[in-house]
Amino acid sequence: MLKITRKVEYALIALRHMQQAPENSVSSANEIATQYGIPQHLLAKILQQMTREDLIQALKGPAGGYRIKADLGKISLKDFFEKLEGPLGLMDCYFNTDCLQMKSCNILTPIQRINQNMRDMFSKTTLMEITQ
Amino acid sequence: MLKITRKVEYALIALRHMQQAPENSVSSANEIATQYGIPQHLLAKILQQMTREDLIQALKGPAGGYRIKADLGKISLKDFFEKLEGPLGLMDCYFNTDCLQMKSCNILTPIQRINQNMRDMFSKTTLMEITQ
DNA sequence: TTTATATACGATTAAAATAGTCGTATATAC
DNA sequence: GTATATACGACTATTTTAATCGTATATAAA
Repeated sequence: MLKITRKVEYALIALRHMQQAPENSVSSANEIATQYGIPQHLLAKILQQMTREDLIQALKGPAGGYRIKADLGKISLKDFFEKLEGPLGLMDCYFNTDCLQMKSCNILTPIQRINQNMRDMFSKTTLMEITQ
Repeated sequence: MLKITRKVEYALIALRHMQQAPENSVSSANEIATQYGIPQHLLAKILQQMTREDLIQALKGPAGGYRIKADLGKISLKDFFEKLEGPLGLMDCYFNTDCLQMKSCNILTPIQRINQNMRDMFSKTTLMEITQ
């Protein structure tokens, strides 16, 4: 419970790698996967997703690869997580969907309080702070 | 990602229920399970675990059940989670185990920073604050 | 214009974590 | 004794996450 996924972890590793790469250079999926021991095909899909989300930019063809496109200092961890994994569950109540039937649930508010704390924390932290 | 488990959720519901029950009364697994629509056998196992962890106290036999034993104001959310689910992963790095080989990993420190933030938050919040 | 190398992406399979069930033993109030 | 409750290990099902496979497309360079 309460763990980030490998997907997010791989994405962070890749971002940090690109951030440390020389200005105007690109890093290929293969290069990153090899260096950190990440399954190449899996990393490729993650990089493609980050490209669709405009976090990074792709250059096709030989000598192609990826480079950072977005301003990581302006993207919160919360936004980043949601770009990769969809709406953040954090501690969302399992009963949310059929909550009309579950009117007897007694922990909704307390859980929402924790939720809010975590959301705040991830909203305040920028991607830059994590990858730099 | 970053969700609490049903196990923890059921445990919180049960704790809150017992906390609101009349002084010196006990609540049976069946009673709680029925009221909140929780699978009875599953809840029973969770209550048994909380009993082993001295969070609650069990009374066997007819008219038996559970009542709160620990001072919930003195137990942090972190301790509670760890009692139920073992050492908190939070955002522990997947590579921790074979990190000697992974000396090239580039996000260990950043992730540990988030880790620490979450750990702090869960250490500062008491169970009482959640269930009351 | 062919070839090698890179991204793009849907489909599928594998593995792991979580959730739930079943059966049986034991304690105890009545 | 019997009904009702907890105790607990073994098992199965479901869901989520991780990884793989196959194929298409773009493009730089020989």
